[in-house]
Amino acid sequence: MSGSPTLEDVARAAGVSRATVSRVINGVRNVNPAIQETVRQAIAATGYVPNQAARSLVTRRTGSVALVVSGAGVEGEENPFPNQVFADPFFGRVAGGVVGYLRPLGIHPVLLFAETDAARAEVVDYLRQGKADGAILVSTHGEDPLPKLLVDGGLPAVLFARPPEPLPISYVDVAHRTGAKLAADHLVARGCHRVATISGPLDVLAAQDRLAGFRDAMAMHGHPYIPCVEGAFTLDSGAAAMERLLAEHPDVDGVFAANDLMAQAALQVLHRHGRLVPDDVAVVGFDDSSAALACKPPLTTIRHPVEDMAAELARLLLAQIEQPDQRVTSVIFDPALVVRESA
Amino acid sequence: MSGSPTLEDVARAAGVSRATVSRVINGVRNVNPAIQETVRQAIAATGYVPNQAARSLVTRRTGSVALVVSGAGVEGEENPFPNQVFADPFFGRVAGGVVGYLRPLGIHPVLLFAETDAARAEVVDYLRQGKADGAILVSTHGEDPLPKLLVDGGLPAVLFARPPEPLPISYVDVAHRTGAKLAADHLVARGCHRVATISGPLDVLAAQDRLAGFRDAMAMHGHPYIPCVEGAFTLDSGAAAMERLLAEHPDVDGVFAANDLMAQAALQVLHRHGRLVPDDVAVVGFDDSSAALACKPPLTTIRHPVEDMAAELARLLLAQIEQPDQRVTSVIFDPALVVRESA
DNA sequence: AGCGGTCTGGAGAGCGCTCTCCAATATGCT
DNA sequence: AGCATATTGGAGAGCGCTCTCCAGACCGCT
Repeated sequence: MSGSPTLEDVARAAGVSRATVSRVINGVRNVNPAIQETVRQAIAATGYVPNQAARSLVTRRTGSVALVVSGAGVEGEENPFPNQVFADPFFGRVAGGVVGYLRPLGIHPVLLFAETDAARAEVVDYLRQGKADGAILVSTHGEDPLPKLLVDGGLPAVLFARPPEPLPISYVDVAHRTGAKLAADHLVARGCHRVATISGPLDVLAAQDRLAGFRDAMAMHGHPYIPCVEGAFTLDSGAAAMERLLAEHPDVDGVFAANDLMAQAALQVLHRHGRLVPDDVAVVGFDDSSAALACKPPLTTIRHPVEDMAAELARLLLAQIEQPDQRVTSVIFDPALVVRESA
Repeated sequence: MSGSPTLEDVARAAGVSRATVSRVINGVRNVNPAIQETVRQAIAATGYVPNQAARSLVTRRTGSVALVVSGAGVEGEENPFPNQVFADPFFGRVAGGVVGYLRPLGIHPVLLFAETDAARAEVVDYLRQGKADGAILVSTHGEDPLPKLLVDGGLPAVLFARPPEPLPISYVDVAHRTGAKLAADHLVARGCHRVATISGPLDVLAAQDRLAGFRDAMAMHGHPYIPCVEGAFTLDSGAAAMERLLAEHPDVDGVFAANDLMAQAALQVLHRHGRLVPDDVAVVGFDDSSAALACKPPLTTIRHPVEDMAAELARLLLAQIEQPDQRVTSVIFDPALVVRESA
């Protein structure tokens, strides 16, 4: 024969019908053990491997999922591939968690990038063409329109982090308030009395939650008013915020920054002002990103269980593919405090 | 209707046959422009999207390729996902190059990992099942058995770096000798007179080539004998080699290490011995890996055009998929010298 | 006008598989 | 034993698409 063997070939070799071979392969219904054995031998003898396309055509399943890295940016000029996305250990951890869950099931993710509107349309088409059964979305920005596109298209998808607007889509997220509370507890336990915080942009949910969680926890510790300067999750905004904090509250002895990048900036500003960290001022970040380790001194921060979250995301997606009408769910994970040297 | 529209639906809506619609979609043969327009409108009206499985079934093409990260390690215990592979900027650059080339063609790579024998068998099956048309292999070790498995299986595949044993498989590689020559020229131009080198393990082709290239170039500059200590591409081996070099040739004023990791180790050893880099001893590495930038001082090194190489790899693979009987080819890329502070 | 040649659209045969029916056989019960 | 009831294998109908063949229309030429 020229092509690879088909079910028909195996059936002929085993002296049974196609249906029986199919049943043996898919382990569906009862098949006489003796016949099963014959079939297995015929499969081995012919070197048969099922054709995925034919199978997909009838089952309407491909057995593969898309891992989509998406952004909100309309920047979308000639940036065919965001190289730096790989440099980001966050993405590596997500991919690790997803693959860790899917691989034992024989599923391998297809990597898609969606920073531009055109690319987002491609992702939707990709799923509509049945090239993948569903998508795991990791958005780098909050305002990403892709989740809505997928939901509107009735395509199975799950999200890393809660969508800014309510959307009937399952997601996983971290308990931001709990994380902020860990930071507060740690600063208080260290003996900090004059604590301030640098929040993220307050139109972002996570930033709101981290601020609220921090203030609530500090209030519980008897510090009802915590100075806060709003940042933008960037290095520059963090530096500016820290400068202002120092100007307005020169006696500050503890700072909680809503992400590591701003904490890193804070560290630099404190250093410039001759303040020793953690002795004069203790600093806690959030995310446990690569920045946390690069800091001097290494940053005490709040770590997301990213791998676990990613694995759960994969599980949620498969469940939704299995039962499309199931209610959407969200799973919230507790973060952990990672104590390094900055606090 | 329940399911999504099919070719049949579009044909009915346009008042033509399935074949005509198919021809319009695939742009094959001539179709009356008026009819084409009608068909396009019918496609838009029905929201038709071709079903990939049905298409693949008859064309025997999936239009997708596998990007396989493979290792030789039989270590294969419970390491379901090599998280650190993403941390490696080399992989990021490869992925970037591959995606950059494939994405405009509407092809998205499927990520596969193959560190264990079982995983390698899975990769072969993946291709045999027709889940992807071919594989781009990035081996982390030289002794990877996967290339041979794929060649033996008659499956389209291409390789990053020349296989240790001759194998009928296309690959891209970097001109190691040319790179080594760049290093030699630079050291000589700096005025180094007593130059030595730390080679990689000499059972690895790349290590042999780098050493030979370096020696040849130095000979051209009138330095026929260049001391060499064999390392193993690791930090430890690099440190040991540098120690020995210093002991045997205390007056060395220039070192070429066959990769950045060993160069980094050399830098550390030189620092411990109170030698100033680059003033007392100039050091050149190879690879321009992340280590190069992390070094103190930042490492002068030889950079592979990884993205270009990866893109070429993708091109080679598609060509092979298109014409399976074509002769295998190899494309060798010239590296570039990146001058930083260490030399 | 008549003929070979070219161009265009339609009909229909599969691609390899799953899965619903059916028939045939085995099993349980009175 | 005799019937209803599982249990198991086979036959065959598609899944949605591409592509080969064929027929008809149209062209230019002698």
